[in-house]
Amino acid sequence: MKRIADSTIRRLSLYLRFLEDFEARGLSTISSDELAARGGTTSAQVRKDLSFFGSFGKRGLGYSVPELSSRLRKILGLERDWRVIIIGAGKIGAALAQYNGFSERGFLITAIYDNDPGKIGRQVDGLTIRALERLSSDPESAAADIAVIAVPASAAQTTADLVVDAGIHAIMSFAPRRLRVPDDVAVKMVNMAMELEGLSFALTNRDSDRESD
Amino acid sequence: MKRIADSTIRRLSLYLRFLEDFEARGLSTISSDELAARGGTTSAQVRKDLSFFGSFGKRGLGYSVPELSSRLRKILGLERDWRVIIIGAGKIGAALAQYNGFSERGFLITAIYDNDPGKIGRQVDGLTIRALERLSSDPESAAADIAVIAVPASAAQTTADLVVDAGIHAIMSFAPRRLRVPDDVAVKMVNMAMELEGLSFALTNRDSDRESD
DNA sequence: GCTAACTTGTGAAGAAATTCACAAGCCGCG
DNA sequence: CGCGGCTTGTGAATTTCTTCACAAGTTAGC
Repeated sequence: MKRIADSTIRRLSLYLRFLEDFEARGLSTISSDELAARGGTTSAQVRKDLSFFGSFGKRGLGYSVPELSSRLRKILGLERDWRVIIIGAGKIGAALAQYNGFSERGFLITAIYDNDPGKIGRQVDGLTIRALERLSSDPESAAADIAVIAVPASAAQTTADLVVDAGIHAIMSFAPRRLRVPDDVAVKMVNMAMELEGLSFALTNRDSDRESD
Repeated sequence: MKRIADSTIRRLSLYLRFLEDFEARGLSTISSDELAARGGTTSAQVRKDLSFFGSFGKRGLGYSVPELSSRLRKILGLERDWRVIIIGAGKIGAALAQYNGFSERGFLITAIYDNDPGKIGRQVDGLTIRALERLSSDPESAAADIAVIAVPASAAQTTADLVVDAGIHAIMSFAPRRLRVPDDVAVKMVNMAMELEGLSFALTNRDSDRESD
């Protein structure tokens, strides 16, 4: 299969949410134009995104809501549950463990790890914090699909190495660092402070634009 | 000024973190190549990113760490603090209010709002939850620079409208929705479930690649 | 002061993503 | 059954982003 752009996948994920809304409201068909309006893009973009995976619509009519939504779920691999472990039981890790929005979407948090002896053994939302050094020998991590890395930036790379050694092939990292991993391991970096800095730039730029007008 | 790509800004934000590391370690110069290696990009990309804003380096030598880092802070608008309000005191909103990583980077959380009468008046990390309908009349929101929207997706657009009416020009939204706002309002969408779906896609795709090998 | 070893800054080339534009197909109606 | 009104799917055109490649500038050593 031709390599699919990240931006395409992100949009598919978004379209799926709109379809779920439509499904809940009992609507049966939707056009690329309607999806585009909700997603802030163009109908051509929607059709192009879908075209990488097949042709799911009917000319003149649009897309069947339940069919397209089931197709997207299949494309995105959401027909099954995924087991997620969290590494780092600090503020971010603990907040994620308590957030139930993930399990609602099929991402089940099965374990949480830390390397601080003071934290090991404590409970976070029903999960016992485990010792990080046990990661590779733990049955929970052996069965895990995705690791969330929520450790200090300075420990991110060694943590990633542990995760890779444990046979996990997908990482969501909160550390603002490029993680070096083998090609067959997918990494997504998430960092809200960086997003805020993007807004800071936009605000600053807006002000200077006005001054120079 | 020529429009700068989002991806460029995100990288500048990342470079800045590396520079801060270097600064802390007392190093005085850095080359585009070293920045690139840490950021997972190329030296040409680093130089191009910087070139939109001026030329900060010395040929043959590289960049002065303190100077470049100060320049980037200025470009990103991080020489001042920003006042951030959070709207929605649910799991996400409350977690953000308690997280101190933002204030460390100059994003001060000054107020939190909700429209659930049962929540109004309660404390979250030293902040009293305020009534959402008071948003536009509140001095806190009038002085706010950035609004974080952490309400259910179905309420996101009306919340965004309130925020815009309150004169706020930057929004970070956790709702997987395109928000309709005037051109001079910057919006960043953050959604971890969508990132996880990206990983789900990568894992699914990896598996099917292997099957077909 | 000259040479060698580096590294920047930047047009030009190349790659990737988005938008255009239109043929082809579908539905409903008379 | 044929026509008019829609909407998809997709090559081609366009725009945007990244990489290449090299002249120009800097330092260090001798």
